[in-house]
Amino acid sequence: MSNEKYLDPDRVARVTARAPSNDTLRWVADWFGTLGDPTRAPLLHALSVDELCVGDLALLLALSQSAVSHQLRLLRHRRIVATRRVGKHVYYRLHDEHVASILQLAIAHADETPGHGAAASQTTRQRRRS
Amino acid sequence: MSNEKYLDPDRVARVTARAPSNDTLRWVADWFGTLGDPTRAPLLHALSVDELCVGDLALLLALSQSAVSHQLRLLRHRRIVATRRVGKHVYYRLHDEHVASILQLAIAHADETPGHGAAASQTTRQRRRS
DNA sequence: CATTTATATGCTCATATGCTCATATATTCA
DNA sequence: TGAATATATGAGCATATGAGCATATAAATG
Repeated sequence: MSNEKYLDPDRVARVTARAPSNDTLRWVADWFGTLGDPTRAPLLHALSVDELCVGDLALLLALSQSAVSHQLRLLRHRRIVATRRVGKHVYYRLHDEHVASILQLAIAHADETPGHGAAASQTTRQRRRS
Repeated sequence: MSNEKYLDPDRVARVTARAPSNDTLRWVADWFGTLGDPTRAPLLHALSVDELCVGDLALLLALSQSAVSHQLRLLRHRRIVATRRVGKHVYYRLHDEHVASILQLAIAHADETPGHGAAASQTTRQRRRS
């Protein structure tokens, strides 16, 4: 008897009414996905403090020059970072303050979230006293 | 650590001084990665408006029941959503307000960022005359 | 110019991840 | 209990993606 209708048409209607466009949601997903990488998150946090050149980034993050450069290209293409050339060096900085502020917010949330590696993720298993 | 010197030791020092723990950054990356998926972002936005059961989510997002359920399991394990059982149905809701507020921020950012399909989203409607 | 140093990039592989299919579990109802 | 409905889950497959290697470009320097 029930056609293919929703169980809670009212709720669904509210959700639909407030739904951003598909394009916007896709863009947001892509943007989060860009921040949500174990290599890029530290990299972006570093750049949120100060601009750095590629070599220093590689040393600081203990990554190969190639790996850093590849990630930076990604971030460049998504307009998340911007560059400034000084001689042989290229300084990278955040393109705007959005990333910095959202990172700040997320880190605050992390700090107030109990169990940073307990049940949060299956891949995060490293807890030690310091 | 031999003296592989940085080009800008001062900048690097500032960055290092303000760097969150590796655990925190890993957690943040993982968390962003969870939001940053073309399936999960719309799903989470929907739940940020109201709780919904699995079937309605599948219909609303035009996904298979299985796909939705798999994603919900992921979100459950990361404690991003919580559940409530009502008879045969299981209602999913956001576990806390963090996701909702960050999604809100990101959507605002998207709306003011030129260069994605700037189709007007419904959440932009408050932009009349200001 | 040739060389050295800093960065960028094409190719490739190994891995991760999301989806589908089939099936299992849970709950209601006859 | 057995059928029907809603959700969950395991396995397998197809695709996406990060990183290494080799090499290319760009700029300073001799």
